Amino acid sequence: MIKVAITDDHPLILKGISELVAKESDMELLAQFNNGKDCLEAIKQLDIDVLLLDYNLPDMDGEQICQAVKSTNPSIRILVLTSFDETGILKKTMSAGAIGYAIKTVKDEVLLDAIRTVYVGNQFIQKELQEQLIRESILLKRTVGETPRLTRREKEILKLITDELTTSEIANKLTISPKTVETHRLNLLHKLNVKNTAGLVKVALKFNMV
Amino acid sequence: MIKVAITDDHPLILKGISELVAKESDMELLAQFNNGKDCLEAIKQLDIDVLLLDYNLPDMDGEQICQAVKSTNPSIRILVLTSFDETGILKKTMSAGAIGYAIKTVKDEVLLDAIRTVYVGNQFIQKELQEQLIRESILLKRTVGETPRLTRREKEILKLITDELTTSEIANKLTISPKTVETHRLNLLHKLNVKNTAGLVKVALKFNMV
DNA sequence: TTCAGGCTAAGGGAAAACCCTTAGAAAATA
DNA sequence: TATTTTCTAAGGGTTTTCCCTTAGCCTGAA
Repeated sequence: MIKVAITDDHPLILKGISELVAKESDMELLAQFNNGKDCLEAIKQLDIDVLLLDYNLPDMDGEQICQAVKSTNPSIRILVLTSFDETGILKKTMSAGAIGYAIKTVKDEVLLDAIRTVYVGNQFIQKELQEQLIRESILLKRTVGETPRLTRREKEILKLITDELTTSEIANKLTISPKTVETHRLNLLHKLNVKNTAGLVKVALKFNMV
Repeated sequence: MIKVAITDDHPLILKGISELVAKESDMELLAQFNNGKDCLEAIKQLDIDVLLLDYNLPDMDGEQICQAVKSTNPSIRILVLTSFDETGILKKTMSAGAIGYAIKTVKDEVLLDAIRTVYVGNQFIQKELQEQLIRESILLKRTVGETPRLTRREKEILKLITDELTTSEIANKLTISPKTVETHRLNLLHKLNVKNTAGLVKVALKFNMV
C-alpha cells in the first residue's frame, strides 16, 4: 500500500484527489492538510510514502516545504502540483528534494501513474513540462544569434575576464601590453552594451561564450 | 519525395545512410559530401529538403555550417548527427538553425522517422537526448544545496551587483553607507571564495541567486 | 592594390573595486 | 536572558577598472 498525504489549500482539489486516491486499491490516504505549517508539524509523526504538495500555499512556498520535509523525512517522495506549467517552479522544487511534478489539470490516470512512479523512487515529470523544459533550454541559447559578433581576441579576453583574471594577468597570459587589454575591455563594454565587469560576465555566460 | 543530402567525413557512415535512404520510397538522395566546404558550395545550386549533417567535420564545425546553410537556403531542414550525446552541441546547432538532432548509433527506423519529422517542419530530438537535456536543466540548479548560505542583505547586494550597479548606486538604493556596501562586498568575496566582481557574478548566476 | 577590420599600444585622469581592521547596535536564536 | 549572527559604518590605503582619444601595423577581402 502506498501511503499518501495531500497538502493543498483548495478544498475542492483536496476533495477531488482524496477521492481519487481512495478508490485505488494500492493506495491509502493517511492525511490531508490545507496549509504548510500543519503539514510540516504532522508529517514528522506519520509514515508517509508520497506527499502530494501544492506549490502555492498561502503560508509557505513549495520550495521551503520541500526542504523542510526532506530534512525531517528524507525517505518521503514529494510530488509537486501547481496550477501553472512553470518550469522555474519545477527546477526549484526539484532542487529542494521533490521528485515529481504535475500540473493540476492533469488527468486522473496520469496522476495515479505519477504517484506510483515516484513511490518506487523514479522521477516523474509530466510530458507537457518535459517538452517545455526542452524548449526552454534550447531557447535559452537561441539568443546566440543576436549576440554581437566579437573578434577572436575579444572573445579570448572576455573568457579570461570571466575566469576572474585582472587586466594585467590577462596581459601577461597573452604577452601583450596591459593597455591593449584595456582597449579590448573598453570595446567589449561598448559592443555588448554593458556598464562594467559584472555586465561582461553576464553576457558571456548568457551567450555561452565561455 | 523528400530530397535528402548527407555530409559526413566517414565513408562508411555516408554509405550506410545513403543505402538506408535509397531504400525508402518517399525519399531520394540528391547529394553526398565528405567535408563542409564542398557541402556549402554545392548546396546553393541544389533544391534540398533535408540535410543530414555530421557535427564533427575536419574542415568546419557544425555550428558554422548550420548558419551558412541557413543563410543561403533558409528552407532547408538540418538534422545534425554526432557521435556523442552532447547536449551542448545540440544547443549550439539548434541555435544555429538545425531542427533535428540524433546520435549516430540511432536505429534505422528512428533516423527515417527523424527525416520525415523534420521534413514537415517539426523539431526532432532523439529520446535519449531529450532525457539528458531534462536531467541537465534540473541538475544545473541542483547545486543550490551546496551554495554557501548568505544573509538576506548579502543576497540583496549580490543581486544588485549582477544588475551592474556600482557600490555607491547600491548604497543609494538601499539607503545605507557606501562603506557598508563595501563591507558586504568583501564578505561576499570571502564567503564565495572568488577574486573579484566577475567571480561574484558567476556564482550568483550559477546558483541562481538572481 | 586599396581599404576595412582587427590587433596593437599609450597618455592621463577619474571612478570604482579591493583589502584589512575595528566596532557598536540590532536581530535572531539558544 | 545570554550569545551568536547580522547589519551597520569608518579609516586609510592599494589596485583595478573605466573612459576617451589617437595611431601605427598587419591581414584578408574586394
